[in-house]
This record gives sequence, structure tokens and C-alpha cells, in this order.
Amino acid sequence: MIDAQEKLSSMALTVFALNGLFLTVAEGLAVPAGLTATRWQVLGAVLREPLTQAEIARRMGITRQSVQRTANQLAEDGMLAMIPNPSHRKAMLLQPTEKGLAAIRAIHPQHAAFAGRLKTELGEERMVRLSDALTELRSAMDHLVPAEAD
Amino acid sequence: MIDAQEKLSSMALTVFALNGLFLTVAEGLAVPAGLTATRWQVLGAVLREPLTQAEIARRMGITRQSVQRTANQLAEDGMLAMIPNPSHRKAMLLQPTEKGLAAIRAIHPQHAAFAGRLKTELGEERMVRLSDALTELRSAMDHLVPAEAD
DNA sequence: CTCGAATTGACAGCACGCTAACAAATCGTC
DNA sequence: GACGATTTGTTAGCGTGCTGTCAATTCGAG
Repeated sequence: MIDAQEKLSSMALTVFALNGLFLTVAEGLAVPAGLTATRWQVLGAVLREPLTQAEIARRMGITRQSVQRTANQLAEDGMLAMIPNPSHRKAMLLQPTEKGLAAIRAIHPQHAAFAGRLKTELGEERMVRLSDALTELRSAMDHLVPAEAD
Repeated sequence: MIDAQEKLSSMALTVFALNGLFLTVAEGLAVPAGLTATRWQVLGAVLREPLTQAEIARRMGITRQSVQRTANQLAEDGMLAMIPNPSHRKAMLLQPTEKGLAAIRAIHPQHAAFAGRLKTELGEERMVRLSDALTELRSAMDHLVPAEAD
């Protein structure tokens, strides 16, 4: 019989620590390319197809308002362009500019390098297993924590 | 042969999502007791023994400055007391007041209840396995991300 | 004992998450 | 077509993480 309460606390603290570690890594990769971790994430969300603020927010699991501020900053920096949305006059579609794409490309090699180091550290089998474990835990938490309606 | 880069991104995004979920839960538990997730964490850190700001920060993996602000707020609210430190005149030790302990006690039943729900959702064996996976990943990331000197 | 290095607390300011509240646009039902 | 409900963008303000910088204190090498 385990102490579930103790286990929960320990898992939460570990997740908080991992969040900090991944954020540190992302920041370290993004900053040399003239981005931040957050801007990289937003820019990355519209690489495949243009999306609205609200769509990006839903996919990233954060609020529309947070996306908006970041998107505006990226637009000010000329990395993100607003294009008209045929199906909604007010909700413009966001897509990277050439400058934005260049920033993403600049990150790519360093990103791959760190991924390689993690794979070396963990081994391929373990990396897959741990990734699956994260997904499993997320799924369980999703069931217990209903999403906000907004 | 897996795509390590893709895997890394996916793991990072899942950790970010888990961070948000655990934070939402913690906030939901803490607020009814007159705390926030952060204040609960700081108060929880000095339950066993009084610690200085810097010691709390190291254990929580955050900066001294963040702990300081939270500790000051808890002190203003009468939940945290500063007691003299025999081995350092400037670095006072922090410990919960009776009011602080009462807040922690108020959280306890709800905390246990959520832990029970998670155990029910996952099953005991899986809960242990996922917790161990988190710890494993943290250890690997710790090796790749050297701590700041401060 | 002395003096430079390291630790600690304090204060200021920034980044980015959040909620709250509103108007504009769209959707759905009648 | 009309009208209430929903979605979207916008603005404002707060919480809490971070970095930078400084003075006070303690530690450690000589």
C-alpha cells in the first residue's frame, strides 16, 4: 500500500522541476536566434498552416490572451504576418514571415544536437518509454482536471 | 530509428501541459485555505524544520528572490515567522506560525482526496511506474542542464 | 588576523502565465 | 430574417518566475 498523497506531491514537484529544466533548454536554444521560448512555441504552431489566435491557444493549452501578446510582439518584430481570414472578418490568420522562418531554421541544428544528447543519455528505448509515460500521465490528469470553458 | 528531435519537442510540450495541470490542481486546493500554490509550496518547505530563504530556494529549484517575495507575503499575512539564526546574523530562519499550520491542515483532506482519485484513475502499480519515470527523466535532464551558479 | 571569495538578503524591473470584462463577428434556432 | 448564444479579439491588471545589482555577512586561504 503506497501513500498516494505523498506520491502525488512528489510527482507534482518533479513535474515543476522538469518544466523549469525544459524551459531553460528551450530558452537557451531560442535566444541566440532572436526568439524566446514562448515566441518559438507560437511561431512553431503556425509552421504547417496559418491559424488564428484562438486556435493556437487551444493547441498549446494556454489562453487566447497570452497568445495575443506574444503574436503581437512577433508581428512587431516582423516575424509573423496577419493575413485575412476568408471565413471570419475579425479573426485574422497568423503565419510566419521569411524572417520568422529564418529564426526557426537557425534553431534547428542546436535543437537536433540537444535531442541527440538526450537520446545518448537515455538510450532510444528508454526515451520512448519515458515519453509514453508522460503522455499517459497527461491523459490521466486530463480526465481529472476538466478544461475551462472560456 | 526514432526522430529524437520530434520526441524531445513532444516531451517538452507534454511537460508544459502537465505543469499547467498540476498547477491548476494545486491552486484549486490552496485557494480555499487562503493560500496560493506558491505560498503552499514555501510553507510546506519549512514544515519539518526552519530554513533560510536561500535554503528553501535551493530545495525548490527556484531563485532566492522568488522565495523572498513569497515569504514576505506569508509573513505579512501572519503565516510565517522569522526567527534568529544562531549561525548567521542576517539570514533569519523561517517557520510557520500556528495560522500557517492551520492553513496547511485545511488543505490536507482535499489533497488526500485528489491523490485518491489519481490512484483510482491510474491504479497503484501504474502510479508508481509513472512517478518513477518522471524521476528518471528529471535525473537525465539534470545531467544535461547544469545548475546555475547564482 | 587579514583580505578576497562566496553566500545571503534586499530591491528593481522584465517576461509571460492567468482572470475579468467588453465589443465585434459569427453561428444556431426559431 | 431576427435574436440570443458562442467565439474571437482586445485591453487591463495580477501572480510569480527570472535577471541584475548592491550591501551585509560569513568563509577560507595565506
